[in-house]
Amino acid sequence: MRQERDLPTTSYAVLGLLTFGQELSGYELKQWADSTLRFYWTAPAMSQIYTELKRLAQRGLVLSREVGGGPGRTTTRYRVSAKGARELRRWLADSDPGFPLLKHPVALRLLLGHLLDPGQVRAMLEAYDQALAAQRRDLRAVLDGIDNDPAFEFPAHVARWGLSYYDSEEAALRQVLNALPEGSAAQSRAAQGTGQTGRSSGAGPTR
Amino acid sequence: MRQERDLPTTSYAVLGLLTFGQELSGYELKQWADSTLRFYWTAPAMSQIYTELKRLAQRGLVLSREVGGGPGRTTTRYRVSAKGARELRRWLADSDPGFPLLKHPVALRLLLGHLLDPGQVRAMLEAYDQALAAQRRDLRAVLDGIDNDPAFEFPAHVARWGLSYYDSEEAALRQVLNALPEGSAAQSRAAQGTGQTGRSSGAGPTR
DNA sequence: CTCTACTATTCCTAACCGGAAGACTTCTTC
DNA sequence: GAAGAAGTCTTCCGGTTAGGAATAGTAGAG
Repeated sequence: MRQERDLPTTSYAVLGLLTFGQELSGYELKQWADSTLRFYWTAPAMSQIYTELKRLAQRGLVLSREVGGGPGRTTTRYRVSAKGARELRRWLADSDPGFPLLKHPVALRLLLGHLLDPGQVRAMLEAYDQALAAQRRDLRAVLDGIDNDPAFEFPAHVARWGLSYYDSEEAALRQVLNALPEGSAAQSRAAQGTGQTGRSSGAGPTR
Repeated sequence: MRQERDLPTTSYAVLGLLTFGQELSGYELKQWADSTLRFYWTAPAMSQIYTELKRLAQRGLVLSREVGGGPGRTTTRYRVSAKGARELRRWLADSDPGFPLLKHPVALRLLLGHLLDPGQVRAMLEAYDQALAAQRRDLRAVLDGIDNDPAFEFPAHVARWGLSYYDSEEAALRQVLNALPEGSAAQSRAAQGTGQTGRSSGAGPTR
């Protein structure tokens, strides 16, 4: 009758979040996930978080407690149980992590670049560049908040890892932009461009 | 009565695959996806591929043809229709790509490093290093197969992008490994190790 | 001639997302 | 201090996606 199979990774992710702060509500958990987990996993949907919490509670991996804030208001807060901590350690030690999964909509579209004109491709890549910078800032802010705090040593490692990823994306993006034909104007006429271009052309985005 | 909403991205990915080769069966499509799409998107499950093909056919975005290989055996092959090509272009031009989604089980586990001992963390990261190298080889092989072929200019860009991603992962991994306390043996005693270590220590896994 | 591997497709279940909805609380703003 | 906006907290629903098992024919290996 024992449950042999592992829970989905997201369950353990939620459980893992509870090993930092203590006693979080589903709502707070979602905030946390949105601001940290999303950079290298998914930030699960609200509904998912609550579903996971219910399941974890059912298996005794988390303990819940009703906290009344007002008369008609009760918030349920969760914390890891001893059993939960054990199970989490077991999972970390035993299970095969598997390879990262990247869903990269920009790369996917670039793959189909032959269906677009060069200007459109360029525009798309530059928009991604913007989004990347914004995301990088967010993660930087997270890191600044936890850096040098020994309690968050590992989260800090992960955040730095993430930043280096964004840097590499940035660099790769530039590579592709440089390899692409000019802009919206010249496209089939390769002759002139290849000679002296290189870095200088792509450096100063017009907008 | 018109369908206004975009199909899911995976539909377009499948449709996009059909703009390279022509007339593929679901099975072949899966092979293709496994060897190329998986690097920056998901390789959809078999069932998913067939589901997508049915939907695409229903909307007239692909055309199908029954090919008999034997008496009790018919293979359905698909190709893009003119409408499909139009729709794909429209989608590429109109829709917002959104930001990449990374599901990184190793980073997730590293985040919870405080629950493991240093040796385990190290082992995990080194295993990932191996997997990364293997993956890199696979992608390298794909690129070698299409590089310099003008028909696959864009896939080649994407493949190079992917390679640079793996390189950056490799580098980030080393960073983390260097920042981590020694191995299974010495962990709190930082003094001696930092001097001459670097590459040599972790290089030869025992098994 | 049997076994294994490959081709080809379908079915079922669980995971997961996203939005809507409902209800209460605290903060603004006039 | 009343009205409304914004934030907290949770549930429900429908649709999409993932992944494995089941089925079945075909082709080659020994």
